Amino acid sequence: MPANKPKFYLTTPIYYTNGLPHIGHTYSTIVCDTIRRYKRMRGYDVIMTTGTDEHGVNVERSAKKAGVSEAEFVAKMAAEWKALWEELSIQGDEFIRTTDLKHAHTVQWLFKLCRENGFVYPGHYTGQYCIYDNAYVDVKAGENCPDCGRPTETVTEPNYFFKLSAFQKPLLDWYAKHPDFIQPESRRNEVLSFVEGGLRDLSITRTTIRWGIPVPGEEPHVFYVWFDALTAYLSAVGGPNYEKQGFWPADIHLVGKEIIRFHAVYWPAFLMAAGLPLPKQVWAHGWLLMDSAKMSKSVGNVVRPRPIVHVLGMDALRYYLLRETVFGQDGNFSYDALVTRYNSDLANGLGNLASRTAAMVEKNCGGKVPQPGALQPQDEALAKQAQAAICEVLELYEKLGFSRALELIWSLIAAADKYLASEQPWTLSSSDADNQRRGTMLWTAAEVLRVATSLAHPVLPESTAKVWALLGQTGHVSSQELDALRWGQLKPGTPLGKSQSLFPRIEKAEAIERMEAMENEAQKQPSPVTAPAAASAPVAGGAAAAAAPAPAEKIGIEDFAKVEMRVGQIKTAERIVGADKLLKLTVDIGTEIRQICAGIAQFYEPEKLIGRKVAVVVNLAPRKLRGVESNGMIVAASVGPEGRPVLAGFPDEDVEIGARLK
RNA sequence: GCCGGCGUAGCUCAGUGGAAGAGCGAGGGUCUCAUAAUCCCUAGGCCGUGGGUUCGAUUCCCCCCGCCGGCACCA
Repeated sequence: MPANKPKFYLTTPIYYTNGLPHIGHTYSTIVCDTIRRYKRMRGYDVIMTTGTDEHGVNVERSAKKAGVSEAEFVAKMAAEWKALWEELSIQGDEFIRTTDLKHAHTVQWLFKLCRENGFVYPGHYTGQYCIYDNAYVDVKAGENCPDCGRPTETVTEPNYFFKLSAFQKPLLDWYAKHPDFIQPESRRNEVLSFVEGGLRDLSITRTTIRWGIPVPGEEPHVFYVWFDALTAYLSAVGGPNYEKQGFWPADIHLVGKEIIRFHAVYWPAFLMAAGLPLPKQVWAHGWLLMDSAKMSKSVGNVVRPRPIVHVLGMDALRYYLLRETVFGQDGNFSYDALVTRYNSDLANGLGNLASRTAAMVEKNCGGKVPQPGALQPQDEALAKQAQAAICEVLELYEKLGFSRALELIWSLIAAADKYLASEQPWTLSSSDADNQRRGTMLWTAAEVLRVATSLAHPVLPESTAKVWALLGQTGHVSSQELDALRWGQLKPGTPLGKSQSLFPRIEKAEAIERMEAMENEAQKQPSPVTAPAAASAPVAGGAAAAAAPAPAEKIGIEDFAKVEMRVGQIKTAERIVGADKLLKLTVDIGTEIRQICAGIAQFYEPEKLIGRKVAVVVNLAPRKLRGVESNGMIVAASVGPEGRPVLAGFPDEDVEIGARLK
């Protein structure tokens, strides 16, 4: 490898080990792998990092439940993730685990730099913490996590704060100077408005957690999960000695849109505080939705990659993910669309063109690439289209416009099919003139295949290698230099390789049935190290019950007695201007009429609530919400992932207003 | 409520100030080299509603309706 190759560094998220990979994680990783292969073919010295984020309370608990040590637990989880990527032929050049020693050193080093530069100070933090999301959430004690709907815990602890507030201006300046830093545009605007709204300092260490990287000389402090996890991108390429390897700063951090803030705000701020170079770009892609709902374990609509790869092959999955969705936007996943793409684009398109071309060369040209003769306008037209496609596809890949790039490659394939249909090489005789004309046609078709194969290789590594061999090309298609790719480089006389079916057609119903059966089977057998809290619920139609949230900590009756709940009757109800979720209620609780705000406006019509009897927490400290005083709390069940409120009530028997609930 | 985006053929979406597009699906036809593949034709969609600017708007501006995202908000 020449040392003067330009370097290119890209990363997938460092996945949290609270479960096994589903198709969403696979999507991120496949996109990265595609970029990596593409950049290699353009002559870059590329490193791609992926890995696992293994610290935190959740891991502590999951390990405990599984009856193993944390180290043992995360080792098994990391192995699972690694194994899947290997099955998908995704070789992350660096697989970083946040429990790696070199990573601990990097985190400690980064902290030291931030501290020496005056951006770290000691303080105390009290807040509600969601152990499932590994984040403090902005809710009151006893409330569920607004994101996942599961219980939160009250945590008070001394810790170190990072002076994020000091970086509002520097970050805004950076964004202004680097307009492409955050992609796509819509995410950039969101981050901008978030930062413009002011930044609060960030707690970056914990004393309540044992399973984490220790803060040197400050035990029992360990690093907060995001300070820890983000730094993995740096540890993977040398940590404190990053300059020696020359890969930092990263060219692209590829992330899901839900973690854009950590990557586009916190991470650059940490690096600025430490005086280190910032990554060049953070690219947030969309979600793969199932029936327009976010795929998540708690909803139970998870799709895993293995059944798909088993039935249709790895390339089919890669092709579908990159072709079906405009990169950056949300996309829909469905088995139906997947199989449709497979049959119409891969089997009938690329597979069939390869097959028919090879068969004709075999039959008419002795199995060798024929010599093209004099060109006719239709031959030249196809050549021109192919040459144009090379330029355009490369431009599109550069912008991560995978769906358009594939569309273009496939329109080239369609043009070759059309060319063959109109030229009809099979009708020609065995006269010299006809042989020559046929040779031109078949050479042209084969050359389209060669060009399309080279261009599609980053997306379809497995099958394009087969076409490459079929065309009798030497070397591996991955070693082709895309910058040197031109129409006309196919050498006549090259003997073809063995013909093989690339993408056998498959009956849609049968394919879907097989994939769903495998998926259901997999759901029934949770991984031995997967703790109940992280267990997957079944896909729609499955039989097993959805995973229950972990129970809250046990309390004594005296704790419960502190809460005074009484039956109240709603007297009036109205919406509050400027609040989507809030209703202003007046409630008769027997002794008095209280004004209470409740976050139920999206699910209850104010008029229909009047006269309704509800359970009210009456001894809660008053508080203003949207400028409206709220004196108490209406009790409601929180249902589903979106936390839809369902009012607790007394539908069957009448109760006296003011009666205490015990 | 604030900020931003979207609403185009059955489905997924592209697109432009000047005669409405692609892929898939559906209907009809064709060829036979090929993976019952290919290719050709057809489908008839007030380009969300109502205004405005313009010689002319799907494309520019405003209102409204619907959907989505971020923030605020859920005691």
